[in-house]
Amino acid sequence: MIPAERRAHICDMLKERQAVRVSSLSEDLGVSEMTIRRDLERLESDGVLTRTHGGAVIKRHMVEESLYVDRAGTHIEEKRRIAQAAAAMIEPGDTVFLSSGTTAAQVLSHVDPELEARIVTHNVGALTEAQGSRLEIVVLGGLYRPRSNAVAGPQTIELIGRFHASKMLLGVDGFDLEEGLTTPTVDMASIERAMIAQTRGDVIVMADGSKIGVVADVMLCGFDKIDVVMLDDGVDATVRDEMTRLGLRCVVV
Amino acid sequence: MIPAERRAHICDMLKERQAVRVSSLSEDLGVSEMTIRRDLERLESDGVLTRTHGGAVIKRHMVEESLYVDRAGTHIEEKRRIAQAAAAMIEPGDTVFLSSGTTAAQVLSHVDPELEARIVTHNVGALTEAQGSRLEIVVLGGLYRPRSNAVAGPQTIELIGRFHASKMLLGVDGFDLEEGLTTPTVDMASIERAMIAQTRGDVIVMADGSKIGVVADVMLCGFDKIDVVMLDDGVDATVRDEMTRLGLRCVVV
DNA sequence: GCGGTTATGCTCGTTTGTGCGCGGCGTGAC
DNA sequence: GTCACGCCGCGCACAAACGAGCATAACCGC
Repeated sequence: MIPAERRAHICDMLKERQAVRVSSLSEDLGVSEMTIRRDLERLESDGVLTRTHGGAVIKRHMVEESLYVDRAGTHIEEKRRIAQAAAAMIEPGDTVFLSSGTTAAQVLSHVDPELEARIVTHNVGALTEAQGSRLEIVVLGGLYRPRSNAVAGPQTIELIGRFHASKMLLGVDGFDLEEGLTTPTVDMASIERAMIAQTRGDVIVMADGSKIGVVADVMLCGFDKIDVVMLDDGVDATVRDEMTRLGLRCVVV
Repeated sequence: MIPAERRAHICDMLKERQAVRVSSLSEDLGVSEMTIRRDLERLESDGVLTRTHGGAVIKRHMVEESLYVDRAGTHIEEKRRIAQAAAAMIEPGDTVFLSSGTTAAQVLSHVDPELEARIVTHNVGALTEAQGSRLEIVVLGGLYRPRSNAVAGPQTIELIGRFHASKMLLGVDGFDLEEGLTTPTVDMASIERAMIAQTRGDVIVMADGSKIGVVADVMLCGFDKIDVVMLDDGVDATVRDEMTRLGLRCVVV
C-alpha cells in the first residue's frame, strides 16, 4: 500500500466513524503506530482532522465538535446507525429539507449512490458528505455561521418559502419530554421552524441517547409538529412509550 | 507496446484501483521504473492523476483530494503568495465578490483576523478558510456542484443581483493574451460574469504562472472588463507589458 | 544513409518514508 | 493528591523512492 493510499483510507474511516484510533489503524493498515501518527500529523495540517490523544476526530467547524473531542467515542456508533436509517427513508423523487448539525450531514454519506432525490439545506457540512451521489442538492443562501457550519438569516428564510418538501430530516441538540425540541442558537431555530412549516409530509427527528433529557438554550418546537422520531436502542422505553402515546412513530435502530 | 498504449493502460489501472505503484506498473508493463515515472509525470501535467511517493492516485475534483493536489502540484508557493497579496487588497467596509476555485478560497485564510468586510461568494470551499476571521460571509444559494465545490444555477444569478460589490476577486483557469480569461464550466462562467457586472470598483484577477497562455473550454470575458492582474514573478515580462499597455494595473508578487 | 527528435535505461547523490528506543506527559483509577 | 499505564514525539538508522544527467536505441522525413 502506497502512503497516499493509506492516508486516503484513513480519511474514509474518519468519514464513516467520525473518529479513529492510532492503535487500530496501525493494526488494520499493517504499519507502525509511529507512521500512523505521522500520517495524522500531515492530515491535520491539511485541515482534514483534529488530533486527539489516542487518535483523531474528523474536523467539523461546529459547536458540536468540542463535544466529540471531549468524549470521542460516545454515541458515535449510535449516531451513525441513526443517520443510516434516516438515509433509507429518503425515497426516489423526494424533496427533503435537511437541518444543520453533524448528524444531519452524516445522513447524506449513507444514501444509496443511485438514489435520485432533491435535498434542500442550509447545512454546509452536508455538502462534502454527498460526494459521488446522484442527489440534487440545493444550498440555501444567507449569512455563513462558522460555529454551526451552516448559513442563516432573513434571506435564508425567504428562500425556504420557494420550496415545499415531502419530508424533513431534523437533527436536534436537546430532546426533552417536558420542553420539547431545543437547539443552541436562535438563528438555526428560525430556519428549521420555517422548514417545518413548508414540509407537506413527515418531519423526522434524529436523536441519539446523548440528546434525550437535554434542554438546549433555544426552543425549536413541541412534539405536535413532528411525525417520526429515530432513536437508538439505548433510549429508555418510557421515552418511547410517551412518544407513541403522543401519536408519533418511533423508529429504533 | 507503444508508449501511448502503455499510458492508456496506466489510466485504466487507475480508474479501477484509484491508486497505482511505480514498482508494480514497471513489472506489469515490462519497462523500467524510470519510464513509469516519466509516464506519471506526463499524465500529471495532463491533469489525469496526482503523483505521490511510490506511485500516483487518481485525480478527482473533490474537496479532500484537492488538498493532496495542492500539496503535490506545482506553483503552490506562487498561489499562496498571490492569495496573500489579494487578501491585503480587501479594505475595511468593502463588499467583495469572490469567485470559485481554490486560489480564491485561499484568499480568505490570509485576511487580517481583525478586518471587517463583507464577502459574497458561491465558493463553498472558501467557507472553511475563513475560520476565526471577523468577515461577514454571504453564501449565495443555488444548486451544489461537487466538481467545482461551489453552487450555481439561475437562482444563484438572481441572488447576485441583490448585491453591489466594491471589489471582485477572480481566480481563473486560463489566462491568454489572445483568448482572454477562460474557465472550465459554463455554470461558473455565468455566475462570475454576473458578479463582474455588479461590481462597482476593481475587478482583480489572480493568475499564477501555470495559468498563463492556457485556454480553458469556456470564455469568461476579455481584458476590457478587468482592472487589476495579480501575477507571480515567474511570469514573462512581455505578458506584463501587454497588460500594462491595455491599461491594466499589474501587481507582481 | 543522415541529422534530428523521441523514448528508454542506467548510475548516483538526494529526498522521503519507516521503525525503534527512550524520556516525557496526559489521562483515568484509586 | 499520586500512581501507573499508555500515548506522544524526538533523534537516529535504515530502506525505498526519486530525479538529474548521460548514453544508447528506435523512429522519421528527407
